[in-house]
Amino acid sequence: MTITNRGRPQTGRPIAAKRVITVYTTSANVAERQSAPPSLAISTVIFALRPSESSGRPTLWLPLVRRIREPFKGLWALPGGPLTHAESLQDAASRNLRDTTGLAPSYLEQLYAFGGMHRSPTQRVVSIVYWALVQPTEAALADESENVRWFRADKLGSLAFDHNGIVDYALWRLRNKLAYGSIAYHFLGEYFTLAQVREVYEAVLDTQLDPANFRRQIKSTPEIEETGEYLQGGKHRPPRLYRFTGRPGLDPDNRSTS
Amino acid sequence: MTITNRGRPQTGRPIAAKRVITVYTTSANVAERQSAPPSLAISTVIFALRPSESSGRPTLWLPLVRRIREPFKGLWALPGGPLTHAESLQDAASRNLRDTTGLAPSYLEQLYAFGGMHRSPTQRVVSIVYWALVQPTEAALADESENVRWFRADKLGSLAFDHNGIVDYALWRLRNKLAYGSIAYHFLGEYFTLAQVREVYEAVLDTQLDPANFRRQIKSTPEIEETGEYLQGGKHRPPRLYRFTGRPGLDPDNRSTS
DNA sequence: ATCAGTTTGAGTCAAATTGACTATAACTAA
DNA sequence: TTAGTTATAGTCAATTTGACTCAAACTGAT
Repeated sequence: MTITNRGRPQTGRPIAAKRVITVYTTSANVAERQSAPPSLAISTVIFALRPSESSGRPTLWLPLVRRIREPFKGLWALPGGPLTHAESLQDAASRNLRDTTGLAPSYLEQLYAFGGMHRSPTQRVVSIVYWALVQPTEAALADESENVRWFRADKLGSLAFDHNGIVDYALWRLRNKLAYGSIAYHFLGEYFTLAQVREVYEAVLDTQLDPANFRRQIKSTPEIEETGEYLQGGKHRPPRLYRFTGRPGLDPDNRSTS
Repeated sequence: MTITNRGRPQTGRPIAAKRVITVYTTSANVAERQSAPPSLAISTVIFALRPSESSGRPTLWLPLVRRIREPFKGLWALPGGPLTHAESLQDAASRNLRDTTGLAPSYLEQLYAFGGMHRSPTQRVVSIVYWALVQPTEAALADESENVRWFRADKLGSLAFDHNGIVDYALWRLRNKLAYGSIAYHFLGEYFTLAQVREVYEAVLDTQLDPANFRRQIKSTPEIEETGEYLQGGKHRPPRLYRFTGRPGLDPDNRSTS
């Protein structure tokens, strides 16, 4: 599927974000750092659509947690935690996501394993990062507190560790996957209008799309099923409701269980 | 870019390969296994084109190493090893590849982090797997020995651990990336003919492609540069040589160094 | 009840792309 | 010199795309 825009220019490849990060050093010296085994952590980039404060149109948001200890104490960071022994990588991501934000994602996929040597000033840590999509009904129920808050994906400040770069990469992957095909529907509920699908594309790609051409292209994909129902209660002509019948891709780490 | 075939059907999504694997148990019990920290390993799937023994046409091959200790002693496995402390993930993959096969890849990208709980019968091990492409000149120099051998990618036996599934996934990613755009050239040298590019596509996708239409599509991509030179010494009309001018994608774990 | 305003949804049309195919050029081997 | 083979250009109908028009269906204000 090819979706064309008629608005602002698109960001193509991964954005090489150069940021200045203040490094808080601790008492750990280089020798200690090199002898300790690299620790394994799981983090998650969670995307949801929420109405923009200004325009009211749906935009991309993600929840972050405030760090309550060094390093980077006080800064915002991706939700994450260590890998425990009785769970698979994906289960760990899923559990962590639930523990920190109360969210249950409708889509969860591995993003990348980040293992650069100076990601954390105190020790070598390898993070296996997942990315998730949650539906708006879910997202509205998410716990928010002093230490958990939603941010617009295009208005994050300086995050802890290399998390700005991770979010940039996750955004690139999201846009890629969207252009590729069947990911947009995981932002929506079971039933949706074609205009809602278009709003997902417009929010993620940050462009305006021609409604008529967009609907023609979406309707030509076999994974979209027309229901007999209409969305009532709107201000204008009631739009028909559709359903997504495709299956999300398998986790290559879990092939034997399928 | 869209490349159409006129031959055998294509494999679309990841192949869910179910295989029976004999598990060699050791003296380590469940308690020991759960208390030990998950160990981190790096493995690599290395692809190269080599002439088929039967037809002589280029086909996909990959080098495997024989396991010399339990578990899976005697079986073939992907080259790999532990992650040492002074190197990034990609450096570890690159070094490991050189150590075990003597190869220097022209392309190296992270494939996936595999961390299922029962991948190894003795301990929990998380493998960060890379995939690499090497040029035929390089591949010809690769060390081969009793314990390192090249196999046709479509004729592997039963491999150690979950390595059959990993190779299947790597193949899927390779075919995907090929259809997407600018990966084929890393199988070739600096100069190449359009027929050689077509042979790469035919070998990887396992189809026959129309030479005329293929050349039209390849020539329409901006990353291909026509050189003034021709490949001499062939049996027929000397084909023009081309050059690839695109850059491979950045490693998201190394953005700050670019 | 009627009309203005807005969104849904179908359709038109020229331009661009694709897939199947033909034809000629340029070389080698016999 | 000729037959065989590959390289390369080009033709043409079918399909897809991008820009656009227009009727249908609803709400809210007059």
